Amino acid sequence: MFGLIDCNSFYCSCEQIFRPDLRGKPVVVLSNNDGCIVARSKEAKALGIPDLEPYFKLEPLLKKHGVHVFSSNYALYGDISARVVDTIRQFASDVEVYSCDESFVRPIDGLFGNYQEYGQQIKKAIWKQVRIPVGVGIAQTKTLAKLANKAAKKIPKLNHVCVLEREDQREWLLRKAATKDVWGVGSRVSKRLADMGIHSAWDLANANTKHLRTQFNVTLERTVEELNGVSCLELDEQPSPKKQIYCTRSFGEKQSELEPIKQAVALYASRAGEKLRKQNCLATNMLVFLQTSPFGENHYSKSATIKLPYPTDDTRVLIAYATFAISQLFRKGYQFQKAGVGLIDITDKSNIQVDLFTPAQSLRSDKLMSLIDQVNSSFGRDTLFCAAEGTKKKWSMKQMKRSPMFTVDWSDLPLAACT
DNA sequence: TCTGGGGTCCTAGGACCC
DNA sequence: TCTGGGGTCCTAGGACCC
Repeated sequence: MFGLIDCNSFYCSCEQIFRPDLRGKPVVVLSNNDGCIVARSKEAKALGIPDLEPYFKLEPLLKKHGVHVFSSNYALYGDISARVVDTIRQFASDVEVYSCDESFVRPIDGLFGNYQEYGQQIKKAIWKQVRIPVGVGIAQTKTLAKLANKAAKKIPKLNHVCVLEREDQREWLLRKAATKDVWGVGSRVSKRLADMGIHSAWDLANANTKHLRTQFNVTLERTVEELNGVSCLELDEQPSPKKQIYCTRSFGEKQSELEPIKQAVALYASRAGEKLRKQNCLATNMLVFLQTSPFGENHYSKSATIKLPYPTDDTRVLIAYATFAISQLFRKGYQFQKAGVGLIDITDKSNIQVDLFTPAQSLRSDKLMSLIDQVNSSFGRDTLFCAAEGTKKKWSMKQMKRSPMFTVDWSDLPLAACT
């Protein structure tokens, strides 16, 4: 069996920990740059506020209903997420942290008599220890656990825990669910399925897999197997290293000069390098892109892939190549909105093929990079950084309504009033 | 006054080479 | 005179996830 623990409206729930007065009230959290709404509390959803809509379009509606709005505070959410995972580990030895608000577990059989009680205990513990509400889904496969989790949140009588053990329970839920509710089936595929007469998850589970395979791909075939209780996706405690690593951001304000864009791209390259070193890998190719807003007129978007001089994770090399590339992509007379750096063709550091005739990354580079990472992990990100990233950062993102970093920064520690 | 997220993986199609 | 295969690299864009 697999369990999936998923935090309810995670970013909103994080904000509510420190603002208990906002519990039961409509709350939304915005994406980077205060661009879109990316999290809505139950009450905000009930007001009909859509997901991933631009904030400025919905501002009047939000004001009208007195919705509380927060900019995203990823440092805080990351810390709360780690606390939730710590609690989950008290209930399972095998945990896959799937995203910041979701973890798969292999439930320990008979720990609380039955799975229903097991789920309830986890839910209670996370609320008690972290003050985050969660839903729990337990079933034979990950895909079914995902679906059960959705049901746990939607159907009140389930009390936030949904267990699919018996055949009739599985059929009941699959008949209720649409194909687009199934993990791995997006809007595009669900539309094509509908044209084939496949509407519910139950229809999908009973479809001809061979036919689906020719029309779609292996992934969908696996999904069908999983819906039928045949486990194809294992619990991945150590997710495999990324094959591509990206860092892309919209600028706080549109940029028309090269210099600030170069600084931003230097920062993105450096962030991508941090991620690369974390998974002990080197990159041989880099992708850099620059674009104006796709919504405006006269849209300009260009990317370039560059071969690095040798497989590397050295921030200085990454920055040098990324800033060179961005200078080539840059054109005068445009209002640029976004840029990004991607590291592609990633190989494990331990099995790099060395070339007799070209230089490889030096030991000195390795030492310097690990020193920088250590310092930044002890004293805070950006304690040491490359000057190319700039110090003024006029292009950095807009966050008008960010809450304090309560549990992450000493100076933001909440105060308890004594009366 | 203006405003529209970020990350990963995959594939189609064009250009070029032998 | 006309026609032809196969591989690699690059770019753009689709699809899905949170």
